Amino acid sequence: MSRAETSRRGSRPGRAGIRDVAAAAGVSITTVSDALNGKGRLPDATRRHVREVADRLGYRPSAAARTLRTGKSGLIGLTVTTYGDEPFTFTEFAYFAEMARAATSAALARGYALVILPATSRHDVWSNVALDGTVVIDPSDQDPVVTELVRQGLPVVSDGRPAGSLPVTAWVDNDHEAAVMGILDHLADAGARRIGLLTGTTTDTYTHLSTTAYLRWCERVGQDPVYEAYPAHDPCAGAVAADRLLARPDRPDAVYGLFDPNGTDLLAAARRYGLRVPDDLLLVCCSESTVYANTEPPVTTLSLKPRRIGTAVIQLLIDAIEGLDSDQPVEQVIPTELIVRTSSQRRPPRTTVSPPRSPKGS
Amino acid sequence: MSRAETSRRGSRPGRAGIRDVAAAAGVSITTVSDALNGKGRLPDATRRHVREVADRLGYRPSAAARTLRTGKSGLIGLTVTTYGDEPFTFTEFAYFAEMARAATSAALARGYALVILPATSRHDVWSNVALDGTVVIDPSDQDPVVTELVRQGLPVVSDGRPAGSLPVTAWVDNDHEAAVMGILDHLADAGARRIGLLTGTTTDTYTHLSTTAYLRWCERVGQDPVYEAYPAHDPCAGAVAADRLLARPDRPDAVYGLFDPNGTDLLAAARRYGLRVPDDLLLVCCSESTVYANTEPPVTTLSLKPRRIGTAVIQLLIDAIEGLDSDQPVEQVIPTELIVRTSSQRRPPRTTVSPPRSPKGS
DNA sequence: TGCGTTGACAGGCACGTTTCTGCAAGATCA
DNA sequence: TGATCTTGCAGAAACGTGCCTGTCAACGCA
Repeated sequence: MSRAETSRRGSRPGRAGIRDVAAAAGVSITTVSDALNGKGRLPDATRRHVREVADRLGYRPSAAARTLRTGKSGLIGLTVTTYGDEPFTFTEFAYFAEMARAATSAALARGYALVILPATSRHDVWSNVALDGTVVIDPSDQDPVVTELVRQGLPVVSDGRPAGSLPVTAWVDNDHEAAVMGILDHLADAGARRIGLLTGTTTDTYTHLSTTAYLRWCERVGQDPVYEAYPAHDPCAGAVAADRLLARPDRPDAVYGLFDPNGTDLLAAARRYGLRVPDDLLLVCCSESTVYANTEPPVTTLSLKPRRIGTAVIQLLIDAIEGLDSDQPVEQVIPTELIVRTSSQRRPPRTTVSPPRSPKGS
Repeated sequence: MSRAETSRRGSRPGRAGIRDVAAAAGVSITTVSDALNGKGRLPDATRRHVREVADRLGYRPSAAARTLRTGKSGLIGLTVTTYGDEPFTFTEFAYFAEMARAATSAALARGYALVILPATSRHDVWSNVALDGTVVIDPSDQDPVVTELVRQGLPVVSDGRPAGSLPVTAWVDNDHEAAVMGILDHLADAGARRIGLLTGTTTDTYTHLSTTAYLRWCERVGQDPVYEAYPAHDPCAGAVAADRLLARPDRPDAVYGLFDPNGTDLLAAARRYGLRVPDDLLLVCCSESTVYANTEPPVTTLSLKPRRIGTAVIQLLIDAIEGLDSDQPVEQVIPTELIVRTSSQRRPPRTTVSPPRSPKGS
């Protein structure tokens, strides 16, 4: 067949192929591919000519064909934990949103895009998308999705250290024990005599490590543990648990809440029992939400730095995908940040640690 | 070549192709494809045999090859608005998270997955991923991404009615004018004499329609407009604008805030000026966050029902992708919901409209 | 027996790239 | 002047499916 054949039988008018570009430019397919991808040894004149013709025809390379040929899709799976049929976790909206946002940015900057996928292998969607690698959030012990992915030879990086002997390529996490210890010390320094904990009934690593650290701290300082656990995926249960915690006969004079909504839950419960914060009750919760800067009073929060975690996870994963032997360790620990506000300070409400406002005066 | 040839030269041990399954099962490639996809006329015995062999070999069909052949990838783009380099909008965390969650669920239920993509066409990522269709959130007037996508023949469904003559396939939106009118009437019923508005300086449709509705309402009832506008993407600017609004000589006795953090911003500003809510100042803001159920006092919020919007957008898009002439109109209006709490009620704080708590008494 | 029909499968092409190999023509060199 | 090397490009083989077009046997029927 002659090369001047522009349209084959089934060619859609809106989709120009590399063949059409080659014919229109009067060169071969190889030359077009090399010119557009910066490969080969072509004079700049030819390269420019081909690019111009491609632009004129509105040529867009087929991602499917490229993926089939090269074996790289430029897609990264983002596995979100699910409760029942709903993806994402209910309790960590702000954390997940920030983390996903940073991960998306980092991936885009290196030419990758994120695909949201369920943590359950039940869906057949998993086999319908060509992935270069996957990010998993808080994988469970013998996570079937992770093991299957690793079996296929795909790199897997997890947010949260893997439980058991889960064979992930790399992981990123905070030092949750140190964070909890730091908070408890901070509350004790502020004058707390009996510190309570609002924790979860789930078995994920974050909850487990944090609770263990609390118990160890109590043992160390000789305090009886005072804690309430509730199913963290139930938004109403948190308020009830906060209420229970403050209704106990051995009511704590300081509380640390492991989950995002615990701050408002505890504030509301404190009001119901007539407890003033921070005078009668010191308060800290783990949250990425900015609302705690403006509550009455502002609540001290622990930030897990989801932006840094999301970025680190993506960098590690893409390094593994592209075979770069990163000089970074495959285990990365991101420091947490305690944002101290009024709720955990007995002394006069001095300047709080928060980003400076634009106007100086009030 | 004989058919017993199991491994070709470059075959990775971990990846079995359809060829290997055919050879191992002693049938042809066609038979394997038909057996696994439920096509063709095969006796159940053959079908079961092929499936069993495929399972034994751990066969996973290549998504890239399937996409190349069928033209369908099972991927839906989710275009998120960006401010600068950061994807997502800062002000609508909860809205976006809920909407994306529902969209993810709906897509997975029909066998599709979502790909997070930036609204800027600057990134070359767009041409590296094979999409069946795209969801765009609040597209701007002559959105280049949208026009390019429809030029390629891809269906595009937008969350938010398209401005100008943007040629989207379908769109889903709330009736923002009616929602604002309803809120203003609600506040007037509660005794408000001068209602203020906290709005944005951006030109998106939501801000524009809501502000216009406010101005029309003011004209209708003969009230001078009292509003402050600020760049909604700046988290600090909201607090400043709320402060400015309450510092005006013509201070309003009721305020509606268009953006999620406005509730806490306004509560904080009211405390600074010694205004009691709701006695001195009635408050409503547009938010999907649950924190307003537990603030002091609880704040009345307008919910845009992001879950319903996310679901509707995906259904319309997949219907368009699969060529189903949906009996639904291509323009869908989702009703909003006003969740009335203490902050907008002058009368005694009666039972608030919120999901019932598990325990009856306090 | 001849002929259309139907079930059960095999052969092979096409999807649109990337890339390996090859091949002429000019340049350089012993 | 022939041999070797670069430059500038073309041919064609994959990548792994889906599906269209056969082929062959069995079968019903006149």
